[in-house]
Amino acid sequence: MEEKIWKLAGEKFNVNSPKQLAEILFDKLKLTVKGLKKTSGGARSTRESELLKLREAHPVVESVLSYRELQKLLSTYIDPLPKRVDVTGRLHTSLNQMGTTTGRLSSSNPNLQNIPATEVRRAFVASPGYKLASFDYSQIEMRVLAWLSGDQELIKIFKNGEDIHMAVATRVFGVSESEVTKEIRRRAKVINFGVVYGMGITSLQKNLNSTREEAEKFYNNFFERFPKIKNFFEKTKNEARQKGYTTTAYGRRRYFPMINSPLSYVRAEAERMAVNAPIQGTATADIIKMAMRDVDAGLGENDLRESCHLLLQVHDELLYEIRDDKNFDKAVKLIKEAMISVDNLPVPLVINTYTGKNWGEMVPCV
DNA sequence: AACTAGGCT
DNA sequence: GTATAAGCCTAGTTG
Repeated sequence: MEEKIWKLAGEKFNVNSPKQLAEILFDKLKLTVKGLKKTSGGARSTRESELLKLREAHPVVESVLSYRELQKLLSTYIDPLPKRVDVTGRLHTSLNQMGTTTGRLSSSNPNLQNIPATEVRRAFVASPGYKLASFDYSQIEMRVLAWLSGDQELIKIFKNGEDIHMAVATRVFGVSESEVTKEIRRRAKVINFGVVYGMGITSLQKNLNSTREEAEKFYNNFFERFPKIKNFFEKTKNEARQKGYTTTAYGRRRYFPMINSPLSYVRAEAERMAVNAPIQGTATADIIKMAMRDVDAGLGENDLRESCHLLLQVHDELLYEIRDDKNFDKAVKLIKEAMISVDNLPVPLVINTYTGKNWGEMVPCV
């Protein structure tokens, strides 16, 4: 698989070794471009983001990128997973209840929460007579942020059933809806994700590929248009500083021992974790777990446990296997209703539903 | 066991 | 002087 790389590099070496690859790229081939990053350990990084900058510099780079992609799929999924299928044809994971700081589940041995959204998913097939159905909460972290902050503008957007990325685009970039191109919407999406993670101006600049001034403007626009979000972040950080912990909407705590560190960057890191934890925890721990509880109860009351099996939870998504008979639509509706009705929030919860014979070819389902 | 890299929400 | 976007798990290399 790596012959092409050796040929272009002019010698054999272990492509899986970042150290050896760095020697080939930077010492032997003398590839350079400004702004190349070091690893956390100080070595010259060969990670994808850096190789992308060297794409034009030498044809071997493109080959390494392709190799890396295939090697990842092969060594992490395609080779090991089939070996773990048991005699019943099923692949079992461990869902760890104490695996995360925010209350999320984690999955291990093997991890089924990071199966690539590619061809690999086609290998996960429903039992004969059944179909797969996935239910994911649409934009749940932004909805939770609207709730926790009480920001009226953000609440209104969700109440009106608007497209959140579109809505943020018009407000942050100061354009009308008809002027929002794919690219502008994509940039708004970057901002929305960033806000939930406590992103600062520097990261925003990098991710939007913009100037410092532009990034600063967008950042300020966002918090001016959604002022209560800024309040919420300040309130949450103060709480973390005073009490040492934050809580989710349903009382789940996370402690931040470094929140009062004298080192500004250590403090900043703790502050980002402190503002993210209530959002991530409320959405992808509290709410989804209550949904799992309520869906199961609803299936029990309707004698649907035989025809509906929960296969997997992926943070904001539940994957079920549902018998493909006259009760299929009823079951889908019940699951969706239970997920929506977990609690009565100031913003609606919305579920995207998809069904299919396998996990890789799911089509939207009303 | 540490480090690097990369898959997911 | 240090980093700059949250939370995970796994594979391969290195020493």
